[in-house]
Amino acid sequence: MVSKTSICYGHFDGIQFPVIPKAPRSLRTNVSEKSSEGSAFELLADVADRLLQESEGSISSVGHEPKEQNSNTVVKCEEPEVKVKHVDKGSFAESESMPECISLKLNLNSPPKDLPESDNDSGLEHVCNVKTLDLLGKVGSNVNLVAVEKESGELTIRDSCLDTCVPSKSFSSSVDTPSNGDPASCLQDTRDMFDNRGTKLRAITSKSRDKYRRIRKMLTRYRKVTSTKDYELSNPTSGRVKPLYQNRKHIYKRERCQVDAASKRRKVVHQSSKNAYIQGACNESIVKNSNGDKTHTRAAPNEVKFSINSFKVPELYFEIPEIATIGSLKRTVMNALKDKLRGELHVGILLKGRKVRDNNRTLQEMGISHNCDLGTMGFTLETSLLEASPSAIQQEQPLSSASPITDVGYSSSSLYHDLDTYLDNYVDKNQESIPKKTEVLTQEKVADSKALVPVTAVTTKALSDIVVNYNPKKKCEVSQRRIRRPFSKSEVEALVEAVEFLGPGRWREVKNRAFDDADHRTCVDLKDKWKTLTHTASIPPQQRRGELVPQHLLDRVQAAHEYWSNYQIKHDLKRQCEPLRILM
DNA sequence: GTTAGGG
DNA sequence: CCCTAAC
Repeated sequence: MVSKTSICYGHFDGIQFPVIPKAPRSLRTNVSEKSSEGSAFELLADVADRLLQESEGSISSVGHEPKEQNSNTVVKCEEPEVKVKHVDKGSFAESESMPECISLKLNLNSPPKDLPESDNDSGLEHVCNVKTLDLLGKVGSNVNLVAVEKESGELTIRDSCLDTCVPSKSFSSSVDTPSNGDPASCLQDTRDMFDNRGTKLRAITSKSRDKYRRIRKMLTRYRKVTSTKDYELSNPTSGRVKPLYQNRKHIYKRERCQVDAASKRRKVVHQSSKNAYIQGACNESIVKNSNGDKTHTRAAPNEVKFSINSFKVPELYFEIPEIATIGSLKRTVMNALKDKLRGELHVGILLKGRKVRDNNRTLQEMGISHNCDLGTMGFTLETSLLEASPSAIQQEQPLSSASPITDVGYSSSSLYHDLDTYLDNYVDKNQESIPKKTEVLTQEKVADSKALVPVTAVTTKALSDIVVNYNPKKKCEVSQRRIRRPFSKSEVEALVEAVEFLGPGRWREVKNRAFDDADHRTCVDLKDKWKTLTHTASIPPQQRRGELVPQHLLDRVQAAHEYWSNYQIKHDLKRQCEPLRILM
């Protein structure tokens, strides 16, 4: 909100502060483009569903996973089609024998122009929305959770993550590796775990949500990383869990790379990281065969091959007692995933960091050809889950968030933002939908960082070992560059007025005075804007670019700049003279 | 946490 | 708008 007070300071005349509309929150915090982040979870959730169902009827198969299965399952969903291939990842490093797994491969065989159209630009989604069950019906249901430690706060689905097990007998491994080594007891443990009414579910409250927002906002500026534990969803059958990125930096870089590959200021981007997202381009695409080897397949001319190795899913945060078994932990994660998100899978297409919304454009038109570099392409998984919770979204719809829920193209930043939004909504709306046995932490607790509050009387340390971090800090860490929001004339005017009154350098006060309600304008933003304003004011109008700032405002900028510069000089002189006067 | 300044 | 050093 802009102050409406008139001022009279120095040689500046009284200025009526303009009233600017309540500014939308930053994309990082509250810009509410709905839809989106549920899909990966949804997929997993339904997988989990079936997993659980099967578990009820196949206890006897525990511990009898097939070790070798090489059949391929192909799931087609019109165009683009999603192919599911079995991939043998070798032998699992731990004492588990893993059946065959399946990897997801997206194969775009025809241009999107053939896709059905819709008013809301969601033609692609109609074909891309792989209903989880559709997929599962063909893929099978076995998904396993494998904890993988790495430095990044992300829960990722990579390679094996999207792998699902061949339909059939091998449910067993989903409850594999109990702490005592006995699969049967593990299963029992798991059930005990989920039957244990004593384990509290702490629903996230709206109150905590607010707190979380504040914290999140605060943390957006601090993207430092801490080592965390991530959980990789992998096929129980996949032999060796493909190593995740060893440190957070890689993840971070990869994220940034995926979202804004075209940005020159993305200084360090590991090519390998890039490839982790999309492998293969040109006429040759790298496809993993059933032996885990990479084979190069020849694509038909004018055919673009995509091989999606991984999708990122939102982070989870929960606690379980240290007495819980590994198997129950896995189940807990799976259930958390399951309950977390519902809805259809939407696929977003990113091209050079920008989401591609127009489903009617051809790949060719978009510059996607068989001989181009697909390294700047990315895919995102989204859901329409957020539609269910309009109330928490309604507020502060920014000018820039006009994209419909059904957008197919979607930037990762939006995705992550939506995760935030979703979680906010989730806090309010879905208190009942979380598995009762899982301690889903409130945002407040999340904010407590690593200091986890034990659900039961167990040590924090032990808990910290099994907590999947759902740390907003890390979400921010992967959050992308904020969307550009040019200052409006009224904002510029408010800034000028405030600086005229307060002087440059007191940006916190400027912020409080003129942009208190504009959460997306930080003191640094104001400082930066002032910098550009003074620069703009100092150059001839012909050299000015972008949205033109009214000359009268620039005049005021210049005047204020000069005034405060002189003021500074005078003060400095005064200060220099001060000791002299004392001495005299 | 805020500010300044380079990128 | 980002990043970071300095305070």
